[in-house]
Amino acid sequence: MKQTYFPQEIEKKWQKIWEENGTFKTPDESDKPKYYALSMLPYPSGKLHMGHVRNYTITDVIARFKKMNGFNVLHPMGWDSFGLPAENAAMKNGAEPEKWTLENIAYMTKQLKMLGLSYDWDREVTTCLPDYYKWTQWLFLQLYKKGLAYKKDASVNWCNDCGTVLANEQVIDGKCWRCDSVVEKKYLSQWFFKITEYAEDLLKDLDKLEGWGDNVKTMQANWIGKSEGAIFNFKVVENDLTVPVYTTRPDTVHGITYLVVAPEYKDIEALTTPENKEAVEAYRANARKMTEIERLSNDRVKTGVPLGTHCINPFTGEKFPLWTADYALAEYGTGAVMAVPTHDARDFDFAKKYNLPMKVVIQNPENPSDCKDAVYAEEGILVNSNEFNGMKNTEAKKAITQKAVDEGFGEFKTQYRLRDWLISRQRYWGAPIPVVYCEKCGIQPVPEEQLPVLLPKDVDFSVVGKSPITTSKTFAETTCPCCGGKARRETDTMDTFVCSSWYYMRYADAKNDKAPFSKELINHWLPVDQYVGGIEHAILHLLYSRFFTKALRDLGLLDFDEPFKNLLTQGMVLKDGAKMSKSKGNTVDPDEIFENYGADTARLFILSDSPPARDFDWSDAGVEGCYKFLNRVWRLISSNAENINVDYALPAALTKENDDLVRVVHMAIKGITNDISNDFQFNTVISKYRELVNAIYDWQGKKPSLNDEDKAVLSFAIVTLIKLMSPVAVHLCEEAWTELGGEGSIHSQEWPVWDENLAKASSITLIVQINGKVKDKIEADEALNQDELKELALSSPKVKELTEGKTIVKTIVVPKKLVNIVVK
RNA sequence: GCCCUGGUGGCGGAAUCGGUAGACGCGUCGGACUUAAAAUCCGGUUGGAGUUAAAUCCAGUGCCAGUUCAAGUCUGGCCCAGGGCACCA
Repeated sequence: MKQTYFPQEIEKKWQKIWEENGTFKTPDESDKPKYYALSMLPYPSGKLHMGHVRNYTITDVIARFKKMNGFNVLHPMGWDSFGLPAENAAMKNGAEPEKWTLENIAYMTKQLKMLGLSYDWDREVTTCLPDYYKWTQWLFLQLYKKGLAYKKDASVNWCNDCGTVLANEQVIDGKCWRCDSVVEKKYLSQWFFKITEYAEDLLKDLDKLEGWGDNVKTMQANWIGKSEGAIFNFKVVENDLTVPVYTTRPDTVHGITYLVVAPEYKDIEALTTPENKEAVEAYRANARKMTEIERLSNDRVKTGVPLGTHCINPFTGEKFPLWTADYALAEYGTGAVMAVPTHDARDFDFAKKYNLPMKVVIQNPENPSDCKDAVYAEEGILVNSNEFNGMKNTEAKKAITQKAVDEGFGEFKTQYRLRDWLISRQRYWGAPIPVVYCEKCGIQPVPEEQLPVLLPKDVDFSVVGKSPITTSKTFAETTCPCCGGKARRETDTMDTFVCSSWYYMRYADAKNDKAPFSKELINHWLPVDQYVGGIEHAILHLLYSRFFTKALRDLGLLDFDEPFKNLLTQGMVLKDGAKMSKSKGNTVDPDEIFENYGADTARLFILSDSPPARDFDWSDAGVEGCYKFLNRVWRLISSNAENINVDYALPAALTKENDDLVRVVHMAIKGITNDISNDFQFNTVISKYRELVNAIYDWQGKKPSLNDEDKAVLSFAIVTLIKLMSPVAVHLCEEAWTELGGEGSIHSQEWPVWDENLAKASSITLIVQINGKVKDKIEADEALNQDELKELALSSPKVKELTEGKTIVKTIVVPKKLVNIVVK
């Protein structure tokens, strides 16, 4: 064995051998239990960044650990390879999106292999290739047939820079998730997936996801935004219309003093009197001009104009005016709000500004409020509410809604904030939506046997203001599958999030050309046992994937409810306290690290300093430190190579020193196994590697020469160290294992087991406290009973001195650990 | 405003059940080896008091209370940072 550690040399060598031997291929059939470890698939932007390195290393270590622990592990990789950057590159340098994308994939694949990741590349999934997007289109058709995919005219989010519409989830603070430009509203006909159909299911099943963090679950719950309340219908005095409102506060219905409809409310023109028409029109025109950001801005003063018409409150018979104001949102509830200024902060502000009347209907009996200066939004007792007076408001909600139901002017209503998922995009580089439009037959799905609908090649990427796909002379023109007449093909493509909503299913059966996956294989491999990825997908990708799983379950394609059993959201990789980014110029190129230190150092370092869920601060000194440690490990093994036998036999009786080292090894096995099993605390795993290495060096320092017993103990320690480190330092451990004469790959060995009796020190350190403060430490035999420990503590000279002249009130003995003497 | 997460040395971070606070590492200081440097090895490193040096003592896990023989850990009330949601009726 070489005395010097040459990572680049051994890494290249083993990567080649693993590939040739198919070391990491996963058979579908095995007598071992299955385990599915998955990283979120990357967008092939060009090069790996440190966030990728962190993500994939974490999952790789998990996969290898599970394999050594007797699981048949599925650990695949693929490419989320549709998307706008490829198209932008085409516009900029004329490269074809497909060529650009596949070149990036080739380069990044090389990098992934250099990292020594244990993927089964036979299962690779590339979402932009026809053998994959054919099935994305097929799934679209199944959703369409089930009524879960539909087209409608709607007010949608439009990003001008990207030249396309966006889903609600892709609008962050009124800006585009990708390019950060301000999003506008447009009224267009677009394709949607009916995710709202699953709102309750998606919310309720969050409870099943015990292996998900609360942060992600609450983010999803907030996004779904369930609220329970009532709909009341108010008759308009001036005509035959009724205005329905949604409220979560039916208990305040007797306090209505006016009603607000959104400027986009469908009946607003019919609700406006001729005298008010001009002012209302002006107000609505102004609202249209405003961006979402301006309109939703928090510190904006509320504005509105009266419509001139009135409604009757069926509970009181009172007449109240209708207004329009942009604090009512067209998209939520019914687009109209009943206003109770005394018990709602927004209504209060508005009423104050326009001098609208106020009526108190809920009181705290101990501390009545007149609501002149402040809103009363707490619980209380109803007043001014006819037969409901004196009722608790929490009870009145139900009673009042029930009255409306009984008398036919209202109903109980559950409302969600979640909107349907807008999936069509006016871009080229995506999976074409497989429908055609026929003048006679209307919307027609493309027959399944005609899939895939291939992307055209004859497109001009230099066009502005429309999708490049529309420049194709061959694509749009087609025939109707129903009547055979002339028809026009849909030119919109699907949101890339559609492609990534089911890729993890395809890995189970990646080469199937008859179906997206067989039912048998998907039910075998899924759900994913451990999913690892960034928190930025907490809502978008994870919510969409959950929806897909439920929809495909209801289509009979699979038999589980949730796709990802356990989710680990890894923190960001920072440098100098800021997120690594090109614009800040604080990125670190993985290639340079591989070249200078090797992949094992990169893997070790990226896991070493922080627990996976927390942000990780990159430091060059830290990399250096990990490299030194691997050198230290290498020296330990190589300098002892001739004294190590992988088939060691430990004698039953050992000298004290050897027994102590054996115990340290057992403690390391136990500690490391528990740390990995418990939330993948790799940072403490690595500190335990270091402790073990330090202990072996210390032991060796006391041995000028080694006898047979020493050699057996050293072999046990070193072989165990190599096995424990093998999921992280994958190349170094493989090389060492082979050099020491180990059979097969280290990565196919069984994980070491510890003996509970040996995984602790041979004696205990008794902590002696006086009044809860540590005063002495005594080496003691662990067999001592409580009385003996007490005796031992009291016999300590230190204790005698400190208790002199004082009364011992009480003595607490914690077995094998501690004695606390309470004195006065 | 609501929700989630977190707050421990100069820094990253450890600390199964309430039981030695600061593991391991980075940095730094001192030493060994060397003509010298690198590499390597050994030792110190929470703050304060104390001593030639030690021993030793006091304080200390965001703040204030509480429970307990004993609190980083449990309870109540706050403060701060990061993230998410938000005129959602």
